[in-house]
Amino acid sequence: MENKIKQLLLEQSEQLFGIKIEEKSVQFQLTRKEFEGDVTLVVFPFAKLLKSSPIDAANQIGEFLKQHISEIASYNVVQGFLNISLSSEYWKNKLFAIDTDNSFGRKKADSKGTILVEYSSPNTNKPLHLGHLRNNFLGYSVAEILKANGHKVIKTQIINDRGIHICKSMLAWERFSPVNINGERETPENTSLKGDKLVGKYYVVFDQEFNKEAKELIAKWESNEFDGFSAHVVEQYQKFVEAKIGKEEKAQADLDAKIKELAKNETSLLRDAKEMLVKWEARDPQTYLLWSTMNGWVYDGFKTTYEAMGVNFDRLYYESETYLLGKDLVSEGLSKGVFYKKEDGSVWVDLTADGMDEKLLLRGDGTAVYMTQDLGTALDRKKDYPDLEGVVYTVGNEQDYHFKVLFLVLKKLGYSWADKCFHLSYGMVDLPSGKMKSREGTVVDADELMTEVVQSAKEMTSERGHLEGMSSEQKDVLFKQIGMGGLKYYLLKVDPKKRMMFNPEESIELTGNTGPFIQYAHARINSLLAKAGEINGYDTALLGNEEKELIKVLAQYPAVIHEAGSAYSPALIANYCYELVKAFNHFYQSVPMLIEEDKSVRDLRLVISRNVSKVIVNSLLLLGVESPQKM
RNA sequence: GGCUCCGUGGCGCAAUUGUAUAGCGCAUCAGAUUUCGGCUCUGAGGGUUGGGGGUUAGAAUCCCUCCGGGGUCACCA
Repeated sequence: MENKIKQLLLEQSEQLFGIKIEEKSVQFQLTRKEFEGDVTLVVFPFAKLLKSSPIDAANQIGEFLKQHISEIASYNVVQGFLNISLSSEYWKNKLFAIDTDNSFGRKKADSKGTILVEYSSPNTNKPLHLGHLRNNFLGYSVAEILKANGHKVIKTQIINDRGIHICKSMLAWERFSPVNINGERETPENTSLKGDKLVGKYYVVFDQEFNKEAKELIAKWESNEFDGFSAHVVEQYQKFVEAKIGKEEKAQADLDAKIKELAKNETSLLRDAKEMLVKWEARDPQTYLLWSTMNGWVYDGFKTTYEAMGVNFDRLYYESETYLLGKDLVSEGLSKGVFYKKEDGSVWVDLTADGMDEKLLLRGDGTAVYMTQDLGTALDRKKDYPDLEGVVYTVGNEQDYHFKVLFLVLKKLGYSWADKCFHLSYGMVDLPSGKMKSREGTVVDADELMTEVVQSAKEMTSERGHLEGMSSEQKDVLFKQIGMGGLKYYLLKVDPKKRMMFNPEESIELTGNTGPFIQYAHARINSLLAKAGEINGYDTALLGNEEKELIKVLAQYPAVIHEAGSAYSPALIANYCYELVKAFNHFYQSVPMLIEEDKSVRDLRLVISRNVSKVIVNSLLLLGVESPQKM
């Protein structure tokens, strides 16, 4: 309707006002509740052009529109706002259109190119945690939203299965794992630990041992034992020690940290881990076998976690397979003169002209860094999907700078599609008790959290739910739907780029802006419709204000999907869905349905309810949340 | 320090393509519903949108500046 009015105004503007108006000066908004009307045209821009008062302009436009558009029943003017009321006929037709459209709100898949949505992208040295939950739910949801907007979407992840961090776990396992009576080191089978948890355990062991060794080194240095250290290191150390003299406490602490850093680099453990990485890159068979075995454990563990999360992927990329491509790209950049080589053989790009730093692309020893592999992966993807229209990278906001650099480097290399890449950056998830820190053991494990939330859903639902006649399997499915629904909704309702607070108890509350509150409303409509039986026509029903208000909310759904797609924001869907449910609860409270005597009115209300239910189910699906029939 | 993101009632959030009296939930208080699932609904109190300045007919929203917080500035990923 807005478009129709806009079209008419644009076409007729010269005849009406004597001037041509611009498209952007035609602005609409939904009429506020406290005023009469359905859509509102903001007339300030016209008043300026017409050099008349906003009120005169509004009246003039209102009269003109009413004469030319039959669906406009009336209008009123408040200050510079033209409030337009649409006819009952219009709204009833709207309802009919919504009711008969099974894919209401979704755009058909069209000729748009493929969009890759990357999310999760874990390291294979640690189990997934709360932050990964936000990541996975976000990525999955954005992928679904883009599909609903008619895009071809490939869900993908890059698995960081290579690098010094993996070598750390491998080394620690080789060196510190106890050996059982069969002569085996610890495995998921003989410890019954989830694979990702076991490997994560050894990553922690590495860190502990490594810090221990660094401490010992510092102690040695403090008693002037410098055997076996290079002159450069000794010199650095003495420089830091001298600098400490006479400094304030804070400055001294900073210097101590630098000394620690220096010591860490001199540990045998780190040196061995680095050696291992070089061996791995040289495809040393023994190292490669260990690597693939331990990664296999991790993948088995992740698989279980992803299933519990309810997310999936269409295509996987492994860093171990793409990082070499990155090296090729680096050579290409060198020959194009975009990059340059330093004396030690390391390769850099100079971005100072763009207000950024110089950035390392390849180490002096020829091994790849993070940026190398991301460049390679990007290129690989373009090869796999020649119609690639864009890549959405779901990665935490601590990497904002990295992606800025990545996109810029790609552009400098002459890849025009770099412009279509988008970093879906999201903020950290805090707990009521404060920040998550792996060192302090306050990290919330993803598996544990999901189990906990499903357990709470069970306790709550068993106490108050409608579970008669359900088998225990059905009940388990239901508890999972409610618990996970609450968790997903809670993490998705907040604007992605904002840092957010996660309160586990609040997520499965049945009141307020929560997933279960919405699921409950759906279950109630479902039960209402089951009791109602047959629904016939509603042609003769009078459209009351309550009905109209609810149809208006339903009619917004397609616009919400569109906006959520262009803003990559599931939060818009979540908040809309909540608004819809509140509007429905109000409706439900104020008009009778099953006991309404006028059959036509009864059926009109039931048809509205049926569509509210439909939109709830579909919009929750875009968030990856299921809608149980009973709860 | 440079760059960057954020700052909205006690708490958690919405509105950020400028626009009418800044919405909502939790919590608090007062009510409604003997009938469709009371896990609902209605109402009240509570805000100088971090401070200041600017642009505009109009600013939570745009610009400048200051304050506060996060992130980042690694041959980690």
